[in-house]
Amino acid sequence: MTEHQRKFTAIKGMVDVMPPASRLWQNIEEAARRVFGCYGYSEIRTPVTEPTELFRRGVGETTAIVEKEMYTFEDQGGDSLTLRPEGTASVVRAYIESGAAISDPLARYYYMGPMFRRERPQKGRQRQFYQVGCELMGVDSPIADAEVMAMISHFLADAGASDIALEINSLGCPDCRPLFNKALLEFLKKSESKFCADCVRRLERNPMRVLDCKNEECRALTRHAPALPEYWCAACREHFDEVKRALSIMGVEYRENNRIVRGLDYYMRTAFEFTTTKLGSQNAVAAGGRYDGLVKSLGGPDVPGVGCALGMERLILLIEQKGIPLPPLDLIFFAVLGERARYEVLPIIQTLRKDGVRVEWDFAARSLKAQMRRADKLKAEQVVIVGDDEIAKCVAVVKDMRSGTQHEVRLADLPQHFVQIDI
RNA sequence: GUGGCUAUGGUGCAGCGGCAGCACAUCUGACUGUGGCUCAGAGGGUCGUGGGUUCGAAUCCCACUAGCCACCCCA
Repeated sequence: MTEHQRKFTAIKGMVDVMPPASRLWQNIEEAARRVFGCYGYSEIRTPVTEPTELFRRGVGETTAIVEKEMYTFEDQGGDSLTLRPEGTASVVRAYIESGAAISDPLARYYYMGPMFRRERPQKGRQRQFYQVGCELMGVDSPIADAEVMAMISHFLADAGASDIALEINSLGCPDCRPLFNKALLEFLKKSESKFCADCVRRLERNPMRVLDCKNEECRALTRHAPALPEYWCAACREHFDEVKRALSIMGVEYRENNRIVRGLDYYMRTAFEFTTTKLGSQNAVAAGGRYDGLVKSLGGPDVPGVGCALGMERLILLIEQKGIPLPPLDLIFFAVLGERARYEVLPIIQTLRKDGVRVEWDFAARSLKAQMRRADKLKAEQVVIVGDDEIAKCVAVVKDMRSGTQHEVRLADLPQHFVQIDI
């Protein structure tokens, strides 16, 4: 195959959302806007690229994302830019840059859009993937953490997802987490040689990850590892208790899982995951937590924050698995016969569309049979048939596709006829 | 980055040394302007790419590429 006739394909791990799936996406986006709006959130739209340094500092130098998954490039001016691998760093940057962090620190933002991570693609994991996320800034109350979880849970239910469980944990704070890490590391070192190769590596990098290993032997070895809750400081313990209390009061079901870990450095205290068993190995549909030090570390005032991000593709997979068909759209199909009729009908179609009626027709002057077949395939509710006979009488034949009955309507009355029916 | 599986019309698959098929989809038609069901017909593939074995390769062998799934990581 020559370069000239080469067939282009989407870049590995980047996929097209084609109709009719795109409608499901629209519905979910709409649900997100509606639900988040009810909780006082406003949309924020940030650029998809940021200075590389923002993510290095925001996400964490030693995270897998920053170490080997970012799409980083130098632009023509010699600046190092990166396609955003997650949303929080950008939102926090904008929050600081706009001055909101100082003038209006209590802020609720939601966002949706593509994120980029260069991983090996598999089910529920792509290189360009779509996240819906929310950030609640300026509140350290544990009720805020619970409210975020309640909102996500509400949204997931509204979007039609089921079989999702909420798991929560507290990662401690800069005061108490180091103590736990130290104790854990000491414990793990004792049997270092018995762990799997991955865990030996984790042991150095992020000891808490070892607790997360799926390997049975590793799990057995860590069964009596130091427990995170034993190391929480009084403030962290109290905060977490309040989160749980608020969740219960709001009627949000959860399960405490002290082995939940976060892959991004900025999380502290509350960490949570909405997980499912229906997506293969990619079990997290949404995840988030509290990141009180982040705003300050990105150059802003010392303002706390909580947030959550949700994987659109995973949510869609979950909803698609349930196989709920989308209801057909209200559609009117014009079947037109003959050149004269085509031009007579054109302004009528235009008027209807301007009135908000969904109208389809066949550009090619095909047989009535072919046009009817097309109308049926598109699941048109009604078909308007206009040929020379009708033009002569200044009428159209309106056929109801469900009942199969049809009657004549004057051409001049068509706009009114359909607008009344549809709206 | 590592492993396993796969690659044949638009889609889903069969064929596993001897003329490239089926289903769905598409298009046309079934007493001339009426869909779904049925029936008849048509178009559409150098069998992922390159090499090798063979009289002969979609089929066997090798390499490459791509996709999927899993590890890893995460949403």
